[in-house]
Amino acid sequence: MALKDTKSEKVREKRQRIMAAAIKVIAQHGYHAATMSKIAQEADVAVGMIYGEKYFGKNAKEAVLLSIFEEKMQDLVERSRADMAIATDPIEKVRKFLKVHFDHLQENPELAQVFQIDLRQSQRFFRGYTPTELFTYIGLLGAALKEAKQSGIIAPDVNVSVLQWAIFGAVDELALNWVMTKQTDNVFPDNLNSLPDQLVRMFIDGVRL
Amino acid sequence: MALKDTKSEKVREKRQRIMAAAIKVIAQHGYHAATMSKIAQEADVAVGMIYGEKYFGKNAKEAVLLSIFEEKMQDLVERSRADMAIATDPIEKVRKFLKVHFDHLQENPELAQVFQIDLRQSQRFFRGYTPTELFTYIGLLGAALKEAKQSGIIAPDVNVSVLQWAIFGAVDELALNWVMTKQTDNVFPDNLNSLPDQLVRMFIDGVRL
DNA sequence: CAATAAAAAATGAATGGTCATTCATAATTG
DNA sequence: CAATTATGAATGACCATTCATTTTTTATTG
Repeated sequence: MALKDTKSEKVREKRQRIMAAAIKVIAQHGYHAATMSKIAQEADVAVGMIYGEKYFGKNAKEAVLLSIFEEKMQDLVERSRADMAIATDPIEKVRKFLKVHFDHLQENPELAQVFQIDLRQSQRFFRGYTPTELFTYIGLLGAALKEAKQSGIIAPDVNVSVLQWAIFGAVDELALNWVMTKQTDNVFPDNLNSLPDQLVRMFIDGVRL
Repeated sequence: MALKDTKSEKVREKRQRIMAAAIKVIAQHGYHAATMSKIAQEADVAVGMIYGEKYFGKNAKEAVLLSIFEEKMQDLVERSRADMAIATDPIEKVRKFLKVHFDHLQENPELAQVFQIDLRQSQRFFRGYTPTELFTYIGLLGAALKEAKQSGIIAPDVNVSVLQWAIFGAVDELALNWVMTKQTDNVFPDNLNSLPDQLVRMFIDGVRL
């Protein structure tokens, strides 16, 4: 109905505002210092509303953080899927995956901070929570690698599961380094743009002369 | 003097007891649920003592966690140095580094849990704390890679800084997977013993046929 | 070597500060 | 004018931390 839909629209829009505000406040102050009041203020809603059944209910603080994760991972999955689909060569798909990942970080520095640092301070994230969207995301990488294996591009004795997690780990650690040293000098002169090629080179071709 | 040394001995021994108790309690209940009282009880000391100047002083809870990290990383650095020194071939040094790392995890499952999961829930770990020992540790890997580059074993255009962090990231992610799925079935049928060879293969030789 | 006193170390019940969360009240919607 | 939704001051639970008291160690003395 028009009624329910209109309401849902409003609710959706406010949920978005709350999440956007949370990203901003958490990125700035860190998860623990980011009080629900600050988030509410930034989102221009009352604190209590965030706890409403229509919004984040019980354990709202954690729920907001995990909702950000799920929502943004869904976006990333969609974008990666679309970009990977353009390539036909499996290795190019892997390269695209990496490119989308690092582009996404650079385009959303506050989100990057939240993902690399603050998400891990959540109680639930590691204990009793299954990051379904993350598994879907890494599955995209795994599918491309599997395809490469089946096409005979990569060796048949390579364990694709291990490889997909190894690549993701490398990506995630480089992302963390980037977030933590954006102010200081470091491994990344200007940006992350060269990393996809470097990683494909390392993992697929190897660094041996 | 014998006097001061005896005292220091006692203090050192109790600090150790506290840290060991903390590892046990934190691994079991998680960082937040691990109360100082539980840790004190497990260590068989009074809570207040942990806050004494001789022990962990102000912010003792965080101090205990970071002390565990520093102490154990020092052990790991020593062990890696020793084992890597045996090898002459730089690539074998890398393999040894990986072997020591995964062996260490398997030998200390509770510590592994604390390192992979709980350490990251600490406020300070990511904000305003420099993990010197971690940098030293990763520097060992970097040194071996640099040596490999200078000996012409790996290509001269490879960025060793990126490579060392990529390898560490892969290692750390696989460690996390192992810790999180020890109860369930997963990528690691029995143990982590095959990972050093798999990773050397991936990073150094590449997986391409 | 006791005996005693002073200093140091250990103890754990009580405290206090911090927000996440609640809910009585107000505003808005239909 | 119900019913629904929003508000934000007040609440209360939690647990790291403190510190008055007790116990142990060390120093002093006859």
